[in-house]
Amino acid sequence: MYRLIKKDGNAKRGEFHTVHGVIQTPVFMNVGTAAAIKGAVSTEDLEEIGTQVELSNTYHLHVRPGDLVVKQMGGLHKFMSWDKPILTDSGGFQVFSLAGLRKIKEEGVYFHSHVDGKKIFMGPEESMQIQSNLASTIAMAFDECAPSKADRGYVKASVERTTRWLKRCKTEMARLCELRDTINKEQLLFGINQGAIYEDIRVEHAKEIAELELPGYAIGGLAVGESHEEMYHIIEAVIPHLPVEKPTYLMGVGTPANILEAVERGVDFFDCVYPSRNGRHGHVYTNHGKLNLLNAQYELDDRPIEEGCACPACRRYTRAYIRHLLKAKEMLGMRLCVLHNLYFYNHMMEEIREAIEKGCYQEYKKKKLDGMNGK
RNA sequence: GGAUGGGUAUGCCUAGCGGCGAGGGCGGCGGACUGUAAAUCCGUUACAAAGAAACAUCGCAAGUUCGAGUCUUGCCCCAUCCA
Repeated sequence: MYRLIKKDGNAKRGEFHTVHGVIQTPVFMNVGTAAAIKGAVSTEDLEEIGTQVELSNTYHLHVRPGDLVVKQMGGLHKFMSWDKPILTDSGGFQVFSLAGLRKIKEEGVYFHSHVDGKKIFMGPEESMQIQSNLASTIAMAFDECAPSKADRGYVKASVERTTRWLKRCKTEMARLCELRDTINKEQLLFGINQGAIYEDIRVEHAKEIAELELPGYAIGGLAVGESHEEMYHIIEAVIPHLPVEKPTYLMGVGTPANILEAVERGVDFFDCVYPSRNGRHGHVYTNHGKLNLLNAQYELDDRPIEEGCACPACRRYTRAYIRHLLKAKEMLGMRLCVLHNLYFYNHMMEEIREAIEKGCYQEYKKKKLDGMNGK
């Protein structure tokens, strides 16, 4: 499973062994919610830009095309022609993002489909069943991602329910892995820590879920409205209570700076829609800060997005051309920006792993941050 | 020469049918986005004004009216059709 190769301060360099191959950590998982990274990015592209783990979503794939369709097509790996690890998020984030379309009960969550309004019930068992049908490498526990500004009483009750749900997830996942027609009998379940910005609730919850001896743990419910300082503080508070010999996954985070800070605090897995969404919106990451290629200043810029970058966009195209494509709403413009951003993230993780191995993570991080801040 | 339809803001197109210091779209410029209801959303896009004060040649001019982008008349321009 997880093998810790080296520690540099609290930063961890590790390997996570799965039935779909080894994940080198720290890792950034590339988000393809509906079994595709938005922006016309193909599975072949993922191979080219150094993707290790593809991430898809339980709720969205259940709504469309339906997890039973995916199961009949042989599971998500066959369906999207990707043989490396896949992590499926449980639908817990949709409890947050689709707050206006759902009702939470002890047994689970009643959603109204965002596509056609159809009633959808998803509890811990349903989420596990769907993820088992999808046959992802790693399944996430069904949790409630509460808003960071939720009051203490609400958060406490929510976290207690999320703990009860986690136990139900574990039982159901064990049952599903035993079934004869289950595609991935080695499917791994990660638990999720919650507690908004209340340190004591977070810590108590972390201790509780750590006792369940799951193959990995996530910190959820961050980067949903709180400040960076609050987020970093919670990470520091929680990590000592999660097993160091298991991977820690900071869900939905974040900016390159967020990742650099979190790695320093001991986080192994990341995912975020930023590189893909920002790419579609013409914002691209470089070692000298973020550019908005739609800005007029790039109209006649004949440089690549980033000098020396080996991504498919930078190897061949200028900022001026990509800006033109974006302005003209040519799909290629978005695609090139998304490819560049994902490459930037994946490549940064490679640098991070190398720096930890060399024991110079601090220097690497400082240099990287200074560069991105234009120093 | 005749017929018909039009000319709305120092980018383009358009709403308007007597209370308009004129609504919308496109384009332009800028911003936001953190386990994706997002190729989305928001702001801005004549001049002046930080406010009881300031009136944009709504093609131009004259008129009717308390009041005109809106009604009348004349003129100019554009488009299409007919000679």
